[in-house]
Amino acid sequence: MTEVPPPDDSRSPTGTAARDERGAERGAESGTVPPPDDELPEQLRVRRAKLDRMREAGVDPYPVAVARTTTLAEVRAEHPDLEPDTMTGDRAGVTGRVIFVRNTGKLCFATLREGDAELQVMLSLDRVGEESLAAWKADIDLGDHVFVEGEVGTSRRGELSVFADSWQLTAKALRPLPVAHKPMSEELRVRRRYVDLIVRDEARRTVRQRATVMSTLRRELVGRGYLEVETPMLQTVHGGAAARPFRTHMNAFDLDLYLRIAPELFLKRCIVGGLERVFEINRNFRNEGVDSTHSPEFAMLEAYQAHADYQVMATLTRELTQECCAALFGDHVARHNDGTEIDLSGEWRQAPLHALVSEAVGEEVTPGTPLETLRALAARHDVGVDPAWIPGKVVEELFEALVQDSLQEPTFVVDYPLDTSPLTRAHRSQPGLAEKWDLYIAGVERATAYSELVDPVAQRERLVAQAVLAAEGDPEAMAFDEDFLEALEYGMPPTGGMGMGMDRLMMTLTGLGIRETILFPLVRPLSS
RNA sequence: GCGCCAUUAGCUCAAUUGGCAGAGCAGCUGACUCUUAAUCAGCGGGUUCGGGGUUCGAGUCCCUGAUGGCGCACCA
Repeated sequence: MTEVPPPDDSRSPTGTAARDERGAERGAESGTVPPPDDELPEQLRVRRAKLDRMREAGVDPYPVAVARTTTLAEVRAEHPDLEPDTMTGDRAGVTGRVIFVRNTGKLCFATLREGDAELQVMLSLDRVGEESLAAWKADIDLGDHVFVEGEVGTSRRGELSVFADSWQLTAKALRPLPVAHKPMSEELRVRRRYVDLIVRDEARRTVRQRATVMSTLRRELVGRGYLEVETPMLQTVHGGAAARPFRTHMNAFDLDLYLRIAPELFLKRCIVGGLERVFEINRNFRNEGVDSTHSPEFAMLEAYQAHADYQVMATLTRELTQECCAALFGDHVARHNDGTEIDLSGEWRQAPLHALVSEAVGEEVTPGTPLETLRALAARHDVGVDPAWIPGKVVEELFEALVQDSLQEPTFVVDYPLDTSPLTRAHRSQPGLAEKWDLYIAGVERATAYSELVDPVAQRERLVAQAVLAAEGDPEAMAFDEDFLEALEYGMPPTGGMGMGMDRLMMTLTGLGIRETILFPLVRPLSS
């Protein structure tokens, strides 16, 4: 795909040198009629030629405003049930993008779209006159924005229409729309989302659904007494998750910085500071693999509540998810476009991690099971194990390989190995475990929560252990955050914390891939 | 990061064994005052992703690069 050279829009008054050069070029170009862009595809040349022709005829193809009196949706709403072949006497000035054209000799039909609304306009020789009708046929292409002013009525076939007395170009499209009734390739949908939004109802619907989910979450959290806060995305030390960060550099301080991998450590500082219930919905950045469930930047909700624990956060997570589902579908069953239904209603099952793994391997696995035994179990079930892994990591690997995919209905997998959960407090009654859950729906992890570790001494020990792992070369080990530890030393009340991927929530509710739930996902640039 | 597959007109896709690169929509010209993806007649439109090679001849085979999809690895 070749990029078109930018049009001459050197409007900067300071760019005199550039303007002079371009002016010389343009002089040569405008000498004869069209030929500036010989290498452009025919259809782009044709539209540019129409643009030039209209300008020469004194028509502004990009007027600052047109006399719109009403929207297409309003016209539809005000005339719901007209009989065929009737005129209302109501006048309307409407605008929209031309998405279908059906021209006959002395009568032209066009379907306009404005947002999600569509309406037909009709231009007849009787009403607009010969010259105006000819100009419409010659100059208007699919994709153009137009203004049409006339009387509201219905065609003989009963189609609600504006019968034009006049029309005006609102904005000329220089590129053709893709075929309306063939699906765009997935790559083109993502690379040119604006085109996807023009031609595909579902693309627009997904944007609205996401906005509905976001506002629902905010409303529900605010209703529960939570404050929305915004914490740093540029961080001097990255923490709060096990992940590889993006690095960047700040010139003013000559300082290397990280894009955050999680807001967790700052939200906990908020709890230390006495903001008893806080949440943040914003982007995290992880410099890792990209696939149909992972994007390098992804939106996350994290919520922290003082004097709560991981069970309180489980209830919160379930209720928030159900409210979002209800906001989209009216009840607690998510309905995907392919017909799949995800039942999110009622209470959600809780299952201890070790119990699930025990069931899968056929013998009891506990936090005390020796590493050698775990390795033997992994080998027996063809699960690859890194020799450097600690016992808890092996158990989690067994879970991911043998259990995870089977967790279709919403399931909180509870009580994880303590040694793989460096920010989680030890279980109040079960040695070797941490008060942590991961929520699985349809076999994919959707959220996680802890009873947060608030003991500053224990937290320091855990982060020291992480620093040792980092020194040994683990690129995902957590950085040592002295300021965070000092914050804990001021005293943090018992706290429950939760994190939920927003893109994954959208995926749960809609069944779409992550690149469809993100409006403009990162794509690799095409080399020139 | 590794492996497999794909990339052809503006868009969606064909092209037999290596033998003249095509269709639909879109575009252009003409006809048509009630169409609904309008219809009818005619006409244009190609760096077959880029680069290199084999061959009398390459969309097709080989090498290499780019981008995408899927799987694996890592992760949420």
